[in-house]
This record gives sequence, C-alpha cells and structure tokens, in this order.
Amino acid sequence: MDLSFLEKDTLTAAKALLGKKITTVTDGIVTSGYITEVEAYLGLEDKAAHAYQGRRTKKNEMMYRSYGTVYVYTMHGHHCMNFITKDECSPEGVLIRGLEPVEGIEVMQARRGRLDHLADGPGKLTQSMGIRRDIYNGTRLNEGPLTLSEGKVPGSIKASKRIGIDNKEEAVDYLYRFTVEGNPHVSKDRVEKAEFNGWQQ
DNA sequence: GCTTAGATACGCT
DNA sequence: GCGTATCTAAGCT
Repeated sequence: MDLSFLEKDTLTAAKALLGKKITTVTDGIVTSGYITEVEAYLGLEDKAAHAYQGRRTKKNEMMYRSYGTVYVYTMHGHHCMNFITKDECSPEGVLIRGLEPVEGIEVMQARRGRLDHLADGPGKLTQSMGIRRDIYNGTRLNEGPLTLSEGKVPGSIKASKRIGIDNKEEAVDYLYRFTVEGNPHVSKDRVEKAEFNGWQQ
C-alpha cells in the first residue's frame, strides 16, 4: 500500500494507522492483526519522546530514519514497536500499542502462553507476533518481515493521555493516544464493547 | 472485574 | 549501576 501518509504529520499518521492491518512473518510463521491503539511521539519538543531535544543514541538511532522505518526497543524485558514518520530531520514516530488478532491466533496463544489478551498492550503484541529487536529494528515496512496493508475503518476515534510516562511534566497531559472506540483489544481502558468491535461496516 | 506491588532484563552510561 | 513508552499475579469486592 501507499505509505506516504506517514511522511507528513505524526498525529494525523497515528490516527490513520488505526484499522490498518499488520502482518508479520517470524520463523516462517504468519500472524496478523488490525491496529486498535497507538501513541504519537513528537521528537524534539516532546518531553516524553526518546528523541526529546534532539537526543540521539545508539538505542534511538532509528528514530532519525525516514518514514516507514520500524523502530524496536526493549524495556523491562519486553519489546515495543514504533513506525517512524516524517524525515531524517524529524525524529517522530507512532508506538503501536494494541492489535485485534486476525491470522495465526493459535501461534499467538502459544507464544504468549495464554488464550486471551494476546495483543492488547505494546509488549504483548510484539511477543505474540514474534517481533524482536534483533530481527525487526531498522527494517522498513513492506520491504522486510513486516507488512502494512489496508484493513478496517474505525467508527470513531478516541483521544486520551499516553500511558506510562509519569515524570514528563506537561507532556503527560498531551492527548496523543488514539484508540478505536468500543474495541476491547486496547490496554488499560475499561471498554464498553461496541457492535463490530467499533469498526465501520 | 479492578487495583496494586513487585518482578523483570536489557541497553546505555 | 540505573532507568524504563511493561506485565502478571495476588488480593479484594
């Protein structure tokens, strides 16, 4: 699919990613899901971002690549995945935080060691889809093991505060987290489940 | 079902 | 050493 929507504005790109389908092939096994939850991280001026004030380290180097790059990092023994937006001068990206599983559900269950809550959190979805830093970090969408394609369209999009970024002063209040309203495959929130999981018909 | 505490390990300094 | 854009299980209701 055409990825140029990732080039312009990160907040718009974040919302546009909701409903898109992610497909991974790890160890020859296919898994896929629709994106239900994302967060935007706006580089230089965002105190919660890894690249705040142009901070550049080995870890966040991939944030300084152009749109369509995959950035994976580890924390607390888990992996988190971002899709980079914009260009080399704008270290911005979108953290993928939730997926509604579609294909390879049995594999996802095996990788997670449980039957549900397979991808309703950033560490959970990387685990169930086999996304590891050593394989995926620095790859590009649709040119490597990860494919982005059209999927569903959200009925309505809900904006909220980002998760897990206490101690980041005013940045904690930015409404840079976006979820598909009524979809249960999201972290934290208590969701009143909607018809069709909140997707347009 | 909800809230909380503690485990966790990796990359970077 | 230390900080971390997390997860799980326990304990309660």
